[in-house]
Amino acid sequence: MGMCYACGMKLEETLDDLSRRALREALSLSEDAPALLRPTQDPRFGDYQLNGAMALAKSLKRPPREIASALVTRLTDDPAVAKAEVAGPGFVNLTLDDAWLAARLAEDLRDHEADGVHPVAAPETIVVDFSSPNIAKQMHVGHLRSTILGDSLVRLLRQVGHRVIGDNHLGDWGTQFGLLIVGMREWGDEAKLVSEPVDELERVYKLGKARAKEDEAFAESARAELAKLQSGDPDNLALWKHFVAATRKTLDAIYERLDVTFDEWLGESAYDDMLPGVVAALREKGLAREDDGALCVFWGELPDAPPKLKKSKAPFIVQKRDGAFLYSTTDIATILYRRDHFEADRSIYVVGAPQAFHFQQLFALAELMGVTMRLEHVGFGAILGDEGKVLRTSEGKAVRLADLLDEAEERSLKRIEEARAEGTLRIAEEDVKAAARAIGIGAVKYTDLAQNRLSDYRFDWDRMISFKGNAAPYLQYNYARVRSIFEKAELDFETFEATPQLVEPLERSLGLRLARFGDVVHRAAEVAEPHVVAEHLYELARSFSAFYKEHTILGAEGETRASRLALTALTGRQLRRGLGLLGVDVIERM
RNA sequence: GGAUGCUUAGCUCAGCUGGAUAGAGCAUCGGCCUCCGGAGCCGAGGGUCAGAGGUUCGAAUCCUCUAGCAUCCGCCA
Repeated sequence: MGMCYACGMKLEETLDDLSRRALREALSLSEDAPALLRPTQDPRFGDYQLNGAMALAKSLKRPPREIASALVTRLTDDPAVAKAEVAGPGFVNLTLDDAWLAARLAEDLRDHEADGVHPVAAPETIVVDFSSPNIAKQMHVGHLRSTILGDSLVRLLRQVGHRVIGDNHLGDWGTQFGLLIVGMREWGDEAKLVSEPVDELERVYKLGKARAKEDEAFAESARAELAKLQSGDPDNLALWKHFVAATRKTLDAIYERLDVTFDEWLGESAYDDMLPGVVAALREKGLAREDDGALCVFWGELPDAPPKLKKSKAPFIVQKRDGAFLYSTTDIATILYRRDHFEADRSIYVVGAPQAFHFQQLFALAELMGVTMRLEHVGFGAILGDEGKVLRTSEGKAVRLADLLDEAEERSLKRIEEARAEGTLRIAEEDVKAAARAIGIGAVKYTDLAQNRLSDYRFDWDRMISFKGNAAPYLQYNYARVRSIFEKAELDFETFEATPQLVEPLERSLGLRLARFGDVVHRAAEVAEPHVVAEHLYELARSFSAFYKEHTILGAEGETRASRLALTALTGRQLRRGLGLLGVDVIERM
């Protein structure tokens, strides 16, 4: 409970095992009881605390401090523990042994594959469904979070040892294509479709959508063209391919700028031939029935449906009156495909929080169909502008992602030029452009990923570009500083190895922070929250800065110098790896 | 009417699934450049954790109610 067993959180796992064993022996229990190991919030309470004694006091009918003190006597013998003491109402405060901690850091430093992030005991096959833009629509800020979050989750899950399939579930098969086919005939500009494909498709789509609202004949012909497309009409199919290919070029450009890649591009169209089977199965199993011509799932009529859904009167529609399928149908087919084709253990959907209800219904239906794969909706909040409303341009339109990235790079370039003029940055002329990109794009990504994903957040250029506090440039700066130290020492940063000595308090607190890196990455992957990593990296950078300020590294001699260089190297490597897990690039010199 | 999420310092946000005196950044105020990168470091002030009940050794965290904000709910994705 709370504690994560056998999931790769090595440090906490080791200490937790130790504590449980001690608890069991101390109290002669027949089975393990949770030790409730937690990192302390205040260094005065040691490094970790055990809260289990208080929890057990009632059931064992013994005073908590007595249990705690029995626990303490068993723990003090362990080489990992320097000090264990009872505190307050029954806390056990643990202080780790310096040499033991240092040995772990030396080990992490030797681990050039993962910098101390251990693989999970039981790797899973996990599909991460993210980004998923619509064909014929410009990517806007709304797609930013799904794209960045999803990419980071892929990196995190892969880092901890899972087999991960990043899948871009394109919206390439919906109702919009009927409108587009009819619309292009009516208003299409073939030349523009070549030069500015997405703009042109978007323009035509908007016209078509408006027309369909008031012109029933037009709407009808759009539906007819969609039906033709979906039943394999060669002309419409050719048009569709044209639209998709044109859009794909624009998308690729954005993904390249963001350094986001996918293993699969299985859009909605990929599941088209499965849809009749899905619907037939739902009908056969008695999960869906016809209503007003459409095929619907009525939760209230299904005995095994979740109680919460039963209360909602709205049905889950899987086939429209005109026979066309919907995204709900496709989503079911997708689940079955991921189960059967990828043999996935988990499927993660990185989609905005407003769609939570859809996924609740989808997952419930999958379960009723006998799907046991773990299905998760990783939702997220909106990006807000100054007014606290969803971010828009001054004309009230959605901000195009490409424009946003342009502005990020422009602002970071401007800031870099200022700093170079002041002489505070050491970026060579030829590296300025690349640095502006790493800092600008990195700032956008980091700002997003450093937020708790579920809440809305306020987009603020100044905060992002000010380079103060918990922001990407601060971390990139600290990495560059580490590199600069090694350059000055004429030592190889990549291969440096030594065992640190945790003598000074600032050395020790930095060392403890470094030792927790692996645990943090695992926790972030497990709960699908990259901000856990971001938070930790920020604390790491602060801890390093404080250490750096107080103690000379290159000015020290002998083992002290080697020790401090070891702490410095591991800091740099974890900053680089941690930022990498967020999709943020480091800069070797800035 | 039903559902989901949110409400923590002046502002922007954390708070590791129930632990000790609720933490950062920005802003404000005060220190620190003979020294490896000052985009830095150290410190101070600032809180009825929306409100009210409840659960228990212990609640920002869990349960109930209330208020406010956001989003969703039959043929869009």
